[in-house]
Amino acid sequence: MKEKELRRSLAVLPIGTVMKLASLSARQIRYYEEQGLIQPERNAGNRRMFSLNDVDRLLEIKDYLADGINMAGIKEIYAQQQQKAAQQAEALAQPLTDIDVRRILHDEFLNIGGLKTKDGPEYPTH
Amino acid sequence: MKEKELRRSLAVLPIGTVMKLASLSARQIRYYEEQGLIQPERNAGNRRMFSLNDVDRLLEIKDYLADGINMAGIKEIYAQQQQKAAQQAEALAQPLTDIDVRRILHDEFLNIGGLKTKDGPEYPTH
DNA sequence: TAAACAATGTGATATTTTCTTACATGAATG
DNA sequence: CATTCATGTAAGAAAATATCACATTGTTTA
Repeated sequence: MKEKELRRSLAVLPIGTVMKLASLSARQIRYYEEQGLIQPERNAGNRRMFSLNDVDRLLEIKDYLADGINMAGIKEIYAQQQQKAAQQAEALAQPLTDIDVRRILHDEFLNIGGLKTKDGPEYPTH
Repeated sequence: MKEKELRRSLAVLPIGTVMKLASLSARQIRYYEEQGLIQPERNAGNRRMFSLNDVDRLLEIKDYLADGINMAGIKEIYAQQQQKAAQQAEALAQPLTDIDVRRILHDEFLNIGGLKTKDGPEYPTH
């Protein structure tokens, strides 16, 4: 459902609303933004505008903090999530060609013998 | 789905957001409220706060106006809709008892012969 | 046709909300 | 014990919104 995701990512909420929805102070919300955990948009007057997804993430952050995880930990969690998502996106965007598959299989066989060099093979692979 | 309806009726949007979402001026939105077509909530500082349902209704109003229907007409439309909804709510709240059903059936049979009096039967129906 | 009405624009002024920046603070941590 | 982390708080500026009044432009109506 693409339209739903679009609606959830629409930046339509001012910080006052988000404070109530997430039960967080403005200071906390701005601090989490400063730490890169959320990226609310800005309107023409420089006011932060949040989406429902932002609210969800803030609630998540709150849970993590309640569980004793600190900013660094939460950052790492989101960094890994993003990395995984990026990999999946890449896989979807550029499915392997036959040539890729053949080269990968070739390299796998080479690696079996523990012969792999740090900079990659010094010989032509095909 | 009860939760969805709840979310759509949450008053979380300031008028500036609603102006963009519905492509209406603040003057228009306030005027439609003055006419009783919408009833946005107010926050602690007297600012109007709108729900997604409010936005939907504003878009509807816009369509009606574009179709040449004036305020009075739109008011009437919503009055009738509300009346119908009230009836349905009442019907749901007080489902028919067996006795109701028997009386209704009884009356139906009476009506078949075209014998029904204007003020209803003058005789006991059960 | 003049007057009235309907729907909206515009301007003034007050209040509320949000912004940034800076400093304060208690708890955890090395 | 000195730092760092996460948050509170205060000040001053800028933006958003409120109400109220008057203006404008079509459309009815007497």
